Order: sequence, then structure tokens, then C-alpha cells
Amino acid sequence: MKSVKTITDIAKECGVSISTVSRVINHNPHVTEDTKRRVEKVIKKYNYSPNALARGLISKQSMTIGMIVPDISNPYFYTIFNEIEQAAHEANYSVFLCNTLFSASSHAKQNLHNEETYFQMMIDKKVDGVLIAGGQLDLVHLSQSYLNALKHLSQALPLVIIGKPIDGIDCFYLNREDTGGIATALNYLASLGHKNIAFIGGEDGVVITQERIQMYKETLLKLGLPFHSELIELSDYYTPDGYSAAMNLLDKNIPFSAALTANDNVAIGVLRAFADRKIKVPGDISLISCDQFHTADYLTPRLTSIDRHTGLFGKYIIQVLLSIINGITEIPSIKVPYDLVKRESCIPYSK
Amino acid sequence: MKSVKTITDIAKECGVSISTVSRVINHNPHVTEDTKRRVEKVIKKYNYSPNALARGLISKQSMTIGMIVPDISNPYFYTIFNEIEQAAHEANYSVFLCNTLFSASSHAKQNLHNEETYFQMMIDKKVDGVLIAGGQLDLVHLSQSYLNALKHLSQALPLVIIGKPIDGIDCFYLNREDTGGIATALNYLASLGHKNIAFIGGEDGVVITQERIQMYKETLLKLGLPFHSELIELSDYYTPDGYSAAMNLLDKNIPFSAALTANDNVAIGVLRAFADRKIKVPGDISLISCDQFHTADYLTPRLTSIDRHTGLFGKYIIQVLLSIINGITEIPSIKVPYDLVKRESCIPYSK
DNA sequence: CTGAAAGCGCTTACAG
DNA sequence: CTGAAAGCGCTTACAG
Repeated sequence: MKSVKTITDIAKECGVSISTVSRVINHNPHVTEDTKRRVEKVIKKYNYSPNALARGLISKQSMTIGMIVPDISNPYFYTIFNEIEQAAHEANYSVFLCNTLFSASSHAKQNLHNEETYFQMMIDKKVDGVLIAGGQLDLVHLSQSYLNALKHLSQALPLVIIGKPIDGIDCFYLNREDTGGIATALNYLASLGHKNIAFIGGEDGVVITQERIQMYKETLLKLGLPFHSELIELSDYYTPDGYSAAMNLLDKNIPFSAALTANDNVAIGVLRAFADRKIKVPGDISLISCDQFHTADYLTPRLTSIDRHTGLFGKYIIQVLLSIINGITEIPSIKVPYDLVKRESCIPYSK
Repeated sequence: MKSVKTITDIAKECGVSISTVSRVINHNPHVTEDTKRRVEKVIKKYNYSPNALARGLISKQSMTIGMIVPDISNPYFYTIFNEIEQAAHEANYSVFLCNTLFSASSHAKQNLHNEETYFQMMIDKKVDGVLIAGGQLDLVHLSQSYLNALKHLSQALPLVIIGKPIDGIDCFYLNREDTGGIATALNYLASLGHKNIAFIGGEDGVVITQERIQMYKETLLKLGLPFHSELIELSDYYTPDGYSAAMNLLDKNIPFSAALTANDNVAIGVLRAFADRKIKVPGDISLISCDQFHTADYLTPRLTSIDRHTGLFGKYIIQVLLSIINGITEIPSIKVPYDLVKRESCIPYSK
């Protein structure tokens, strides 16, 4: 395309062989100080830097990793990505961000094979490792086609999956406890005297949602609180979804004095729906979010949330991926904490 | 690393030369239907797909692009990225997302050469084109080191910069009108009878901020409204920044009945600050945001905003980059509209 | 210490 | 239509 020097150009100008140039580039000690200096001077002169494609071809390392997520505009994913990318960059890796646009709620409408084409691209591009978070992965029922593609990927490259192990797919699975926050939130609300507690958000047909509902049920039982399946209103993880879910819930006309929300984005929608129905938070209903994003502390009321420390989890993920790339197969386990952050949206029950 | 077939493996198993295999891969018509079928069968059998590194080395096309942004968690950037990535993927490109973490507000503290190392990485990896949005680029004063790195990049690869032309850097510049929204917002507030209008948000030392303030000044003048430089409170583009900026502004004790906010995130912080000071929006102060994100319609009050259609701009950007990669040097210009979206946060002035 | 040669996995003229 | 050869820009034994 444009004027970019190659190792041959440098070698010629220095009057040495390309082997010698290669040696100085790679800090091979078997080079005279003098020739080394001479070569380095020319390298600097042209700002020469070796072609990573050629290098990758021969060294079997592209210094590249792939991250496959459904939607980078989701704070959960971009928080993880930020950590991944930063650590990767520090380790001299570049990262392909693959945004598949997969949505569990509406996946009938979309191109079901989109994720699979991303898998193949990562294989073709010889990334040194791939990370998958979210997408079809989380579905309760996986299509055969997806499974095949995933298997093919796992056989071609070091693969890290954020989630529960999938039958027949041999790769590394990193899992964070996804339900503990639910129990913590519920215990807190119960301690405030709330009895009828709604559950808003979480996609239908997704493993995590099932587990969370299970935990919701169990915890209520343990606390001796009533369980009404009608108080569960699923939805996607975004603000508009929270809004419509809250409206649907309200339309059922089942009394509740507190609500659990999948994350802060959903909470914003719920807050809006409640305001439209003249329901005061926390005056009429207490609200707690199970996954804190960045705005919780600036909403009105300030949102009581569970901080799941997703950033920490991201740091852990990339650390694992990098060590796997370097041949370490023993992965350290980690306990990512989750903390209850009490703010203004929950108050004691009073009737 | 793991078992991945090469063109040689396929050729051997088919009993043909690698040239022939290459021809069927590349849909070269000069292959007998019969051999073609035979080769394709084996390709399918092993799920063979050519090594993109080797391909890129010879064809001078890596089918890869780079996008360099300061912070992907910023809705402005992720909205653009989403469009870029989707269109790129449809055109069979993968995208390296480089998150430089550059912040104009606090760049004294950070690694100033971070962006430059990303530039070099993109050159080394032989991406087919690079896109830069935000970062040092937007600064009023550019460091010589950055300028050199940028020049080097522009000479090595097709480069598209989102922003104003920079002296001495020959590349493609895509610029959207960044100040029109200010005038529209101001006109609207004036039409509601507001006279003292504050300006909150926008980083200091950045070109766009200068232009916006200039526009703010000019428009007030045109409208015959007073201009108080004390009513300008700069800050970064995030919620906490909006909060502290609003607090600072309030502490000055200069009366105003309406405020312009750089974007919705800043507006959320401002809303919170006002609430803490018992100032009602829109009762006491009307608020308008100059760049709408996704939550505007769910805040309380619902936020009146300028919709700058950043997604559309993103579609345009990638279309331009792709055509440049394909050798088209004539870039179509576009007029991205901006619309005033009236919601609840602005009401007529009444004293 | 240094260079010539082989090879990474492809594509593309060039012969046949 | 098909194969042998050259070559993309590197790295890495192998000689010297």
C-alpha cells in the first residue's frame, strides 16, 4: 500500500544479512555490539518494525486474542472488556472484539449463525486464544449447529468460556457465582421487614436466570416468606425492558412491597414505570439492584445495589487466558466478592 | 497448537497440487467440476479454512481493521463501534478495538505514549485501515511525539480520523457538525423565555469544547441574551463529572433558570446534584442535554435532548473506511441530522 | 559472530 | 485444466 520497509530493506542498507537484522530485532546476544548498533540505527531511521503477519506465520503466535460478546454496550461486557483489553495490551496482545448482537430474548428474529462465523474468523486469523462471554452459550437449549461450531473452535484454539461447562466441549470454563447476590439482597430486604418481594429482569431460557429464580425461591423458603411465581417478571437486561417488565408486573395487581432487579439498567426502567404509576421508591416500594453499574449512586433515589465487582472478574479472566496461552493448564480459582451497597432505595417495611 | 489442517494436507488427501486446492478455495473457474467437488468434499470433511496470516502476507490484505478510541464504555464511542463492527463483519473484516484510556482531563497522570504504541501495533499487524476517534487528537495542543507517531501511521496505512484536519497529517478526516446542537438547544430555551443559561460539561483543552463555547457565546449574543463566563462549568463527559460540575456551578451563586449539558451522562449527574440542593427540574431549572444516549426517555424527569444520531454517523464512517480500503479516494460527504427531542425537563420560564 | 538455506501457509503467474 | 516454482516477510537451525 504505502511505503513500509521490510527486513530485506534494512539488511541491504546495513550491508548485512536478514538473519543478522532478525537477531538484533529479537535481542539475540550473538551479535557484535558494533553491527548491532549499526542495524539499530537504520531501524530507527525508518521506524522499522517487523511484519506481525510474517512473524506470526512462523512463530505460531499472532499476539492477538479474540473476545466474543453479544453486546459491548452492555456495562457488564464492557467492564470485562476494558480489563481484558488493558491487560492484553500491556502483554503486547491486540484484541479482536466480536460483537455478535445475539439476544436471548429475540433470537428467533436474528441470524442464528452469526456467532459461528465469528468463531471461524478467529480460527482463520490464528488468534492465540479466544474468550466467549454470553450469547447462545447461556441458553438452556443449545442448537446442534452452535455446538458443532463451538467444538470446532475448542479444537482449534485455546478457548475460555465464561459460564457453566457444556457437555462435550473441552475447554476452560470460568464461572463466577451468579446467584449469591440474590440471597444477599433477599436477606437484606427481609431484615427490613419486607414479605412480598418481586423479581424483575433476566432473560427467559437462559441458564443464569433459571439458577437465580431457583435461588430466589429457595431463599424465600428459608426466610419463611411467600413465593408467588406471578411476582417474577422476566425481561432482557436493558432499561426499556425494565420499564415494560415493571408495567406488566404492576398490571397483575399482586401486592408487593419490594423488588429485586437484575441490574441497574433494568432498575432505571423500573423506577420510571413506578413513577408513571405514582408509586414512590422507596416510600411505597423498596428497590434493590443485583448488579451494580456506574450510575447507581447518581439516581434519585440513589440505588441500593449488589456490587459484583465485575472489573475484578475481568482481571482474573485475562490473567487466566494469558497463562493458558503460555502453556499453563492449571488455572487458579478465584472468589469474586459481592457486596451489598446500601443507599437510598430500600427502607423498612411499614404498612 | 492444536490440530488444524493446512492446504498441503488437503492437497495430499485429494491427490492434487496445492495450487488446485487454492483455486477451489478462491472460486477460480479454471477447475473441473469433478476435481472441484472432490476437493470441496475434503475441505468440508476437515472444516478446512485457509490461514488468514499466510493469506494476508501474500495478498496484502489482512481483512482486519483497527479502531482506536479512548474509552469504549462511553456511549458515544460504543455506539459508533457497534456500527463499525457490524458493517465490518458483514464485509468479512475483523476489528481490533484499541481502548487507549486517554482522558483529556487527567492526561498528566497517564502514560502519554499509550496511543502511540497502539499505532505501531496496528502497523505491525498490517490492518487494512485504521480509524481514530477521540484521544489526544482532540486536544488543542498536540505533543510533537504524538504528531510524529500519527504521521508515521498515516504514511503506513489508510487512516480515517474523526475530527478536524491536523496540520501536516495527510489522511481522511470525517467531521460532523459538533456545534449545531448547541444553537438549537439555546434557541429552544430562549423560546421558552429563559435568559440565564448555564453550560455544563465538555473537557477543557479540547477543540470541540472551544467550538461549542464559541457557539454558545455567539448564539446568546444573537438572541440578545446575557453571557456570563461564570455560567460555563467544564468537566469530563461522565456522570460523576456532571455531578461535581453542577455543584461547582451552584456554589458560584449566580442565578440561572436553565442549563445545557454536554450529554445525558452528565445530565444524570447534574440532576442528582440539583436534587441534593433541593432544586427541582424542571420546576426551578430547565435542563437540556446536547447529546442523547439511551436512558433519556427513562429518567425522572424525562430528559429533553438533542439527538445527534451517532449511530448514523457510525454507519457513514465505516462505509467511508471500507471504500478507502478498496481504493476509492473520493469520500462522500454527509449531513448527519440532529433533532431536538422535547420531553419533560424543559418548561417555560416563570418568575 | 554471521550468512545461506529452509520453511511457515498461502497465492499467482508460468508452463504444459 | 493442472502442477512446479517463486515469493510474501519473517525466524531458526546449520554451517562456517
